[in-house]
Amino acid sequence: MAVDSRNLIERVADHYRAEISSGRLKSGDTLPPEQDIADQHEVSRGTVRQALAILTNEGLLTSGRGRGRQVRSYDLLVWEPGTFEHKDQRGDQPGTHRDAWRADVAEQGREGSQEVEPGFAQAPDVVAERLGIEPKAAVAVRRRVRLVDGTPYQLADSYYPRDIAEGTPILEPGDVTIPGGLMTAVGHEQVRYRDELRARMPTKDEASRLNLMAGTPVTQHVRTGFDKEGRAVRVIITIVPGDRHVIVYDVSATS
Amino acid sequence: MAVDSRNLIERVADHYRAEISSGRLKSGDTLPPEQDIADQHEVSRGTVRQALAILTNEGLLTSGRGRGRQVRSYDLLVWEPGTFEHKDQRGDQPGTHRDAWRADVAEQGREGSQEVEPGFAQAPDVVAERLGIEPKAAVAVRRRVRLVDGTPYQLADSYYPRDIAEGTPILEPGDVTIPGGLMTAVGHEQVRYRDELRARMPTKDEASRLNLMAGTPVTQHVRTGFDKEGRAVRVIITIVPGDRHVIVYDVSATS
DNA sequence: CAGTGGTCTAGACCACGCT
DNA sequence: GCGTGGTCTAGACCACTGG
Repeated sequence: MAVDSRNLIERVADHYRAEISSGRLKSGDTLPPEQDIADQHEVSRGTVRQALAILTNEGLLTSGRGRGRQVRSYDLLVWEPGTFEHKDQRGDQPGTHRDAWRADVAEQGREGSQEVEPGFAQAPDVVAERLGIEPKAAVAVRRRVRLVDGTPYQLADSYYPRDIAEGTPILEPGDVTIPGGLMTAVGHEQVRYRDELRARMPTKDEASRLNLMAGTPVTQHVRTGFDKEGRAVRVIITIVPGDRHVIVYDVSATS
Repeated sequence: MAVDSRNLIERVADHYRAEISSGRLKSGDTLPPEQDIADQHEVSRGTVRQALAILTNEGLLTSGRGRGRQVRSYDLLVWEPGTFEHKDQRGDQPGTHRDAWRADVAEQGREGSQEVEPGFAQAPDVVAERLGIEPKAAVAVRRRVRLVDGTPYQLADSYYPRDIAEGTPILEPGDVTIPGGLMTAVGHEQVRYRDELRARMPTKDEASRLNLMAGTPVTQHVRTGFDKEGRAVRVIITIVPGDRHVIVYDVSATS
């Protein structure tokens, strides 16, 4: 008689997980209505909802009032934060300035853009630690939302110590690109970066700014830039949604 | 009268989110029982459970029958896949072999170990693509579970083309370390790696093997190693839980 | 053994997307 | 307007953890 020891929720969840991983349900396919599933499995609708909530949080399903539930599909853009080829100068028409983001995205057949919002702020703890300043000290910030074909793909906030930012183009609004590199122009050429990456769930704010669905984690990418003297001159915190990006590093195996 | 437009679930969720972010509830603190919260907010227990489920999936709370709910705390180990200092030879007692993982973890005051399980398998699509072989072709695999103080911290599966693995120590069981590097010993010294990282939710299997709580995403780290001739000779897929690891890359800004 | 969270039901009404 | 998923309730019983 081999009784199924799992509970009803797991039984329904496993059923649809198997349907998806076996390919019987493909990306974009719509699931039956909750009530039909409940009837088929002889459970209440609440039980079905809990089962499907599990799969939604695993990133397997979409949700949405009135729309039904679909098997989720992903298409991923490559983001290569460790490669520097002065992309901003490649393929430029005279008088046209393309920044690295725009060029990077264009290379993959899509159209990138940025919304920039400069200003001052109190340094968050992560930033203060890395810049070696007091927590909550005033710093210059450039908050960017990076878009692809008009939809947000990343949040990227750059933090600069006050003394470095003062009187420079760092605080200029809009999507400025300085040929040769902004930090170099400002007298603090960066010779080394330290990148720290961690997967976590988005905050409520991040989720709404990036339009993230339930079950979408992000990579928090913290880049600290150092100049020749070894001083930390900039921290960039980038929030990279897992359903839109693969992050690529090329590593040479010099042992 | 400013009516609160949010629904009851969001109201309760926001309340406890604020308690946590403001520090009124600190890491490890226990929340009131569901029934008390329901009474205080004059909602049903089901509503409270949905609110707290949201916070759990955001990684803010623990759950657990009989235990109550606590504010979740994180302590993170640094993992630096892009640095090669022959750590396996540093600080060694004669006759003691320490692999890179063990040394890496020891440096941070903890004790690392590995469980290795070699064998053959059909190449998953990701692996086949990167090794340039047919999908489902036979490949050699070394499946590793990497532990810290006895608890699993990473899953790392290495895939080798058959012709490279045949008759080599690659297929030897146990935690072997080859001084100078296994791939070099086998005649395929790697000169370059390509690392691809992506945040996603764990599969059910990964979650149970790594003992992950709800609301814990992972980074899927895919490393492809190339030899002097530019041939892809190894693919390592590492599953890195977001609640246990920060991944670090040092990048030199040679433009 | 008391108290906690987990499972499950039945039913009601609402909000949104489509067509 | 129909059909979908989202919100919400009230109540019952179970399973685990801790003292």
